[in-house]
Amino acid sequence: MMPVATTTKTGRTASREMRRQQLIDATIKCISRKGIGGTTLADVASMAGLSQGIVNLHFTSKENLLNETLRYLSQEYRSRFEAVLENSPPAPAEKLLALMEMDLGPAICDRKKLAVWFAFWGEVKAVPTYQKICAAHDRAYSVKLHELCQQIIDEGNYADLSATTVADALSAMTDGLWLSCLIGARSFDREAALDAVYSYLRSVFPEHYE
Amino acid sequence: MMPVATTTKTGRTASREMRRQQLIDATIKCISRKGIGGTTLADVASMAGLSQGIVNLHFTSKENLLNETLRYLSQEYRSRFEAVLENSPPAPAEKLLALMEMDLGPAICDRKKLAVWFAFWGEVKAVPTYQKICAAHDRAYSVKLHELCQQIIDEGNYADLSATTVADALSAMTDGLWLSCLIGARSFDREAALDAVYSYLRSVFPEHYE
DNA sequence: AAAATGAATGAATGGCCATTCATTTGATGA
DNA sequence: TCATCAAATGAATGGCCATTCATTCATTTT
Repeated sequence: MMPVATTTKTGRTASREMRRQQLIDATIKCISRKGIGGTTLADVASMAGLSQGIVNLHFTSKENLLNETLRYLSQEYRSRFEAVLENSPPAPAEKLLALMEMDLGPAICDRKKLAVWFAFWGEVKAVPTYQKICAAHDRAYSVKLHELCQQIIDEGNYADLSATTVADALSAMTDGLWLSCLIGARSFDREAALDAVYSYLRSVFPEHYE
Repeated sequence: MMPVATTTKTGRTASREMRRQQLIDATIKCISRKGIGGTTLADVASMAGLSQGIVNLHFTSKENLLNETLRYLSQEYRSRFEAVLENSPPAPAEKLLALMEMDLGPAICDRKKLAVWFAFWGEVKAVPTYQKICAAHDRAYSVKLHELCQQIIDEGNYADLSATTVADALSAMTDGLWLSCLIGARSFDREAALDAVYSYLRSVFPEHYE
């Protein structure tokens, strides 16, 4: 019988896709603990509970594994992002707020996951592939933010406000708050971070966020 | 004769301090091109125009060289920072603006230099020493920002504004704008970045930034 | 000018790690 | 039950790179 695309087999012979995902997950864990420079293929394999050569078997090279890991992170973020857009109330102000809350929520604004993003960002200038993936990722995000900001501006009395400027400021703010989550002691305060965003939203869009 | 602390000798025998600085400069250049993972001690030595063993001679180990490089970056930033505070008009609103302009000015918001900062941030979670240095650096910065924001709040009618919140938002915004400078194509627009900051300042401190 | 001192060199060493591949293992179908 | 095949293993290989150190070189002292 033809095997289905997404099998659920486990054990010695899992489906090709499962193995790849398992290895990507292991890679993420390793990077979050030891950084990109510190993770070896042996680390990844053992984190996945598999043997030495396994990464080369499924990804050909370490370089490729890292590229695919970054792609996965980007794609995973995009899924969450789109889910939030779909599941939040239709008003653009509500959607925007929901996105900000997602960005600073525990699923995303988490030291372990951020460590991995920053590890890749740290090599962006040195590795053109990372640069391309990250640039595409950011563009998609900021286009959507811009769209929402424009809708809010059109709804209210914000004639002299530029959607681009506000969208830039918002996305810069979340990125920067992520950095302080990563760097600050474990004392990082999600509430305080959200306050920073709320305060900005309230002051630029007073009609919408009261 | 007793040699003076800061000699200006060059050539085969430069003063100890000069050599160290020369090697730190070379390290910064290498990291900005090839990332931390990609720079070898041989690279650093040859970038400095010196020989193989030179880094170990002056810094004992690669680890130590990297720590000292990060310390230097932090200290260099702090000097600029303090110079700006001294040389700007005394009003806190002016000083705050001058700082933001410094952060987004060409000396600091430059892809090459930012690549190095991000390279270290990318390893913060994996290397405790980087974490300590960065945390101290950030704390110093945000204390000063907080102070300025508090003074502005006290001067104006901003009773219900929290200095902490505004300071957090501002420093997050500059960090985030740095990331987009690093990741975005060469099209990064310093003007647009400053606009994002201005727009925020105008909306939280309308009395001061009109 | 000779000796002493400290800086710099670069070849040699050893360890780590990505990658390879001959072999083993388990599943599938006849 | 056996044959076939893909998946997985893990020992072996080779390259890269941090570190060491005996030697060379320049400067200072006597």
